[in-house]
Amino acid sequence: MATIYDVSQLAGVSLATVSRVMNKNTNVSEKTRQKVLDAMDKLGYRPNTFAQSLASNCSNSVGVLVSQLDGPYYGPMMAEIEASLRLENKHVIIAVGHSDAAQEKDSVEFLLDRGCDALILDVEAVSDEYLINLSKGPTSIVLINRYIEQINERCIYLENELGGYMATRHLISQGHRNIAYISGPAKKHDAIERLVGHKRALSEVNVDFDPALCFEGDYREEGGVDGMTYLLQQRPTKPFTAVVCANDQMVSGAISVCLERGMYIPQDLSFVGFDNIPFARYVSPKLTTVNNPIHEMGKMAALWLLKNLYNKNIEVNNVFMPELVERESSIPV
Amino acid sequence: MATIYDVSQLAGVSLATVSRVMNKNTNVSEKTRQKVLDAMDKLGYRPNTFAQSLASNCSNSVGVLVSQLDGPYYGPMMAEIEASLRLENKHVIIAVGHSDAAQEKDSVEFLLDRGCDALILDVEAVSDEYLINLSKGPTSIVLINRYIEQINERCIYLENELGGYMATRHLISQGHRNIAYISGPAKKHDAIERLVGHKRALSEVNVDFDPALCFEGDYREEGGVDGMTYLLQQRPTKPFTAVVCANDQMVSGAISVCLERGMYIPQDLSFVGFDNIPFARYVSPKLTTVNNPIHEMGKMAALWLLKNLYNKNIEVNNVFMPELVERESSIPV
DNA sequence: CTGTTAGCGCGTTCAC
DNA sequence: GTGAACGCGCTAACAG
Repeated sequence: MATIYDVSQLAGVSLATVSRVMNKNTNVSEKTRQKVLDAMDKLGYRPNTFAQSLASNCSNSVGVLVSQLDGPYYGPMMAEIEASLRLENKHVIIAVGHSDAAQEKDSVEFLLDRGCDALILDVEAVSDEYLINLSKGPTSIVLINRYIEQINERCIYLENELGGYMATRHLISQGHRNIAYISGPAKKHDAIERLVGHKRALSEVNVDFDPALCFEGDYREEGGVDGMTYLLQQRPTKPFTAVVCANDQMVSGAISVCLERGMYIPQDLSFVGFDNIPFARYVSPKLTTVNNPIHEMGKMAALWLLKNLYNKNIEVNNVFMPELVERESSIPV
Repeated sequence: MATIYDVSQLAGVSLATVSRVMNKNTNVSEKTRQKVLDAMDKLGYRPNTFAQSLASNCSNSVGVLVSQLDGPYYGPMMAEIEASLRLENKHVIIAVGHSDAAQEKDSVEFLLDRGCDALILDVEAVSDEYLINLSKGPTSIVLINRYIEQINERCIYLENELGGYMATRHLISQGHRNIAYISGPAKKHDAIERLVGHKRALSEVNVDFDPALCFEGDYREEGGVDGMTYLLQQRPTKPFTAVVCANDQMVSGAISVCLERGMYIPQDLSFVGFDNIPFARYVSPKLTTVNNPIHEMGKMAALWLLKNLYNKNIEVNNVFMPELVERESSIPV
């Protein structure tokens, strides 16, 4: 492997000059710049990134910490992050937190040790205080999917409360009043917010929130199955006509339970989901759901870093709006 | 940030000794080892990975190149790779190839430049020759989802041909003889192999493969939609009773077309998919499909590296077998 | 505009 | 068992 030294020899210049042309430093005459460039590709020279990082204290890498890698949620986000960063020759190191405080902290340490220039975090178990503290450290961080007032400019998030409101509001506009709810894990911020939105929509039409009609799921298909099984037990005494699930995967699980029992969807029961994952429009019935622009949020996190860390000139906005996508899983009572 | 020098000062030993205890070198007396350890955590010392990499020429990182990050396929794979490697304190750098030769090569270069100790590649556009050549280089590679004879010990793959055979064979055992096929992209190796398996099953019962009953999809829901739309046009003259799709996503798209036209599934048409993605068991009807242990293959790739590169003592096997998962989307004629 | 010279933090011979 | 010294490949003043 050729080194910068070899290049300097072949080009007949000093190490520093070679370094200058690599780093697009303007103070190099076009003539010597060409000599160096020629020498470089004659030698097939590739800079050693470790040496660069060691000397410059900049790794051109960003760590991305997500809760999980499987499921339909994080893939699109990661894809956009990778693509945006890659364009600027930054690379991404991934780590998984599993929604567990210890593992999340451990992953942060791990990424920090790896010398990441910055961290993109989608964490839920760790405390606000921890993150605020972390943000005061030398490595800048961006939060996806979480809002913390003290560091709000570092937060890229969806108005989950509004989304939850829209889901239930839609059912209400269709005449539903007895609406069950399968929520996400109570420890997840977005799950809490979506539920709050649901309650707000209910209270707007003076319907009391009934805890017996609310089940805490896990954001997975199984959670939908469990939730629906539970709700169906309640139904004889609490005849709800619609169910909103805090994400599409749970809708899918919930509907599968209904179909197995011979119910017709949406005739017997209306459903509204959340996230608008790709499957939502191919499943039967096609899911009415709330769109979550997760890929855009991933991209925005990457752009935020490019702007604030690598000084690119880019427009950034932090907050994203949910949108109702009306399809076939919900109908008027 | 404390350096190795600070530790050596506090412990009253030399730099070399500190380095020795870090690298578990045995030639250190227990007494001085303790002094060093104490000094380390007193200072909150963390080794600088760049300096380590530069000096040792080993980065403890592996590059993972996949075709795409979204969709239900690569998430589980990435998850297992990350988990297995992380346990050994290796980190993973991801890159995306988009099934395009230029981008795949570019990504390989990118990862190589990043000083990865090894590469895990799930590539399809790049030629066998390129990969064989790459395997001769200083950085070792593992291939997921692809078999190349000359470097077979580096290949972790599924018996796709057998899987394709099993899918169609299942339908045949149910009495179907006129079976349509929606394949994956012709440029993808696994798509080709699955189709070959399909043809083998057909020929076993002396049924001629009818090109008019075969559609090249894209492995996405849209491909299933397009494929089914096409096939339905053929049906008046070619009355097939079953469809096998080269993956579950396309089944989902295909079924949605049928349902929209008022057909009943599986009564009017049987379906068999491939991959057994999580959704397959929650969709209606529940998908009969061929299980693809993609997460195990991811894990195996990571273990292979641990064994062959980092000298861990691990059992490894390269080839995985598909398994038919019978559910509800296919019934006897 | 270009060259010289220190480091960056750590691994690794060598002596002792 | 331990320490001194050099080198990994590159960046960043500083000097000219």
